[in-house]
Amino acid sequence: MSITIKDVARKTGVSIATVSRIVNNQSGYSEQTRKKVIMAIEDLGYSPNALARGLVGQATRTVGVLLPNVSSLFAGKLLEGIEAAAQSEGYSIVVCNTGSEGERTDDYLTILKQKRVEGILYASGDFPKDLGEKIDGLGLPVVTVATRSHEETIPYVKVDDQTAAFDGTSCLIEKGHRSIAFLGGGLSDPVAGKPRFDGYLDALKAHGIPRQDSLVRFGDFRFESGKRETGRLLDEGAAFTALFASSDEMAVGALHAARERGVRVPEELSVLGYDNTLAAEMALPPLTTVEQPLHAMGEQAFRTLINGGGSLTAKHAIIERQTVRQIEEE
Amino acid sequence: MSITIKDVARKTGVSIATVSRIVNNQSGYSEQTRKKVIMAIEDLGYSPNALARGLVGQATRTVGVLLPNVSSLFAGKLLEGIEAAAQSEGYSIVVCNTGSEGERTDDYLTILKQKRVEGILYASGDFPKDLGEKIDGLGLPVVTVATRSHEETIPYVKVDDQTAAFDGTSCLIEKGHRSIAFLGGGLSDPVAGKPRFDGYLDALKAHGIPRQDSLVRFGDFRFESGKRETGRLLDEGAAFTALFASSDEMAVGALHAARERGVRVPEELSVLGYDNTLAAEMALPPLTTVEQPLHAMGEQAFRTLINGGGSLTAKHAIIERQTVRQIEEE
DNA sequence: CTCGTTTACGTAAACGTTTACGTTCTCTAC
DNA sequence: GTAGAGAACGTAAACGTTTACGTAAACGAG
Repeated sequence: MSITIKDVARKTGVSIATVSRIVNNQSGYSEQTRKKVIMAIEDLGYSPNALARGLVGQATRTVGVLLPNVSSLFAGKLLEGIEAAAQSEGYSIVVCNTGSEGERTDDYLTILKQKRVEGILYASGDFPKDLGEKIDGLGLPVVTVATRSHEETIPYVKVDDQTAAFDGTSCLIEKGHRSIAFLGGGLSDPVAGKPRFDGYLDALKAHGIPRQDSLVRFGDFRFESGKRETGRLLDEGAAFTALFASSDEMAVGALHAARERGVRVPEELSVLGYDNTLAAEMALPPLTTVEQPLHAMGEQAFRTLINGGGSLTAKHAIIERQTVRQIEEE
Repeated sequence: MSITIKDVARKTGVSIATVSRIVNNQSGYSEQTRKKVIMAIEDLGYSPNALARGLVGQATRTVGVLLPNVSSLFAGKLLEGIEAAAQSEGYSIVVCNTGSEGERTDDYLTILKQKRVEGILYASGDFPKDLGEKIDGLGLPVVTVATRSHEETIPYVKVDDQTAAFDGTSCLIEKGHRSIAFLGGGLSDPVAGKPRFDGYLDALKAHGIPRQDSLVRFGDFRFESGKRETGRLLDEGAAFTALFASSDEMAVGALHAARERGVRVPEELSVLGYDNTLAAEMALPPLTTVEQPLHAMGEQAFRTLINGGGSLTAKHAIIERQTVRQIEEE
């Protein structure tokens, strides 16, 4: 069928061992035979079979990436970073869309194991309790990106969400806002949900502002839920001058809800996003947001997966654009 | 090291052939031994080695996907569709970010060949001439998505861009617009660039509107270029009441440029996008756009790759939202 | 000249499967 | 009672590599 190392060996009159050595840049052959073999390889169009290689040495040069939703800008950025690092190390990545609830995680885990990937990058929002054991069972290195497991054993690469949310909320407060609504991703999500809410609460407390539970709403990080929840808040006539959203998509949803009701941003309502994806940049007006350096986090995560190493906390930042304004003291 | 079929065979006292038959649901064993073997497999945590499997039978159940820019919403949607179809057929996909100019295409092609993928999905914008030969050299099935090759030999799944652009432009004309600017992706791009421009021109001609070359600009489909080119158009004082953009991102860029200059959309300027990605939905105001059914196209492309079959033309549609308005007859 | 070392190879055993081909046994039909 | 067929296995070759080990020749030192 296809051309094997044997064909090359036969054509050049050397043994397959020698061809293998040449292909792998090892030593033990003369320059003369090297040339002969290289030529034969070109001639025949020989391409080493990675399956056979992987079978004997155990380097498949492949890692699996689990994502809840490949089509989001969030996942895109992360994937881009991961891919870049992988490419530079000669790895390829297989992407697994686990579904928003992680329905297909188990299926993919067994497939990845069968394909003998060298490691797994987990960026699938929530990290369910039982998943830890399953993953341990695989005997594969794992690192989580932009999320973390309950156990301490699995390295993560992420922002300090609580502090980031604290900083974001504080920024709002420092601009004079006192009534700040919160749009979260569900408290059941212990990594992107709870910590951001806690950070928000911390900031209120630190500035002596009483929390108002009527101003907090939860969605699923997506555009639609942001629009819906902000709409409800507005329709209920809740009084707030600023809104902290747990994702850019939700923040843009908030922008839509505000516009539909004639509420002007930032004049009447300040909106702060989270992530700094392209959505923030493309929003109208451009969204002030808490940045997660997703591309860099993806790269880092890949590197720690391959080279080993512990958890890393990426630096967040506040990107000021045009959706937050200073409120005059009264 | 890891647990092999031999371990299972030893533990149950049968031969590896029998274990293999059971694992693969073939016939030739008693129910009794089946149970024994299944139990042993569970006990030991045996997981068949896909590399070895792939080596003997040649089914790797893997396909490669080449994309110019994984992080875009466009790629995301496509990828989502591809992934969904792949998953349902038990395939996994390795994604390859070829870079916006396709710089890394060659590298990836050789890697994919070595890994013995069963086929390649090409969604990398332009399809350079020499690529056809290279791909033929691989001896792998290929299908292009949302793009096509020069030769007729490679099946594609795409929208009829010329007709879609014709329809989009016609829609603008039917709403009373006579001065319509065009934002393209470069005429050198023979698939997404030229045909859309031709469709635009066709529509003008069909309605007896003279073309005005001062109203056509080219970018690279991305947000920034849309913003930049529209800005220039506006700054030059060009007179136009509508703008046809070759991508949603560019259209959103146009929205930004307009807003910065106090030009109101759609009151003073109508804007039409292309793709119908989430960007169109999230834009403010929500973008009227020419839809490409990217998710479905991804699925279809995967299916024709695996099952064989010829080129497919997906149906486009005009999605009316809020950026195009009717102009009153004067 | 001889001995030891290095260079340049070749041989063959693994790696973990699938599968063609045998073999044994049981059962049915006559 | 026997031939024949089918069920239930086992044996071993193949898939395409890498690599430990062996070996012959060349070479340098003494």
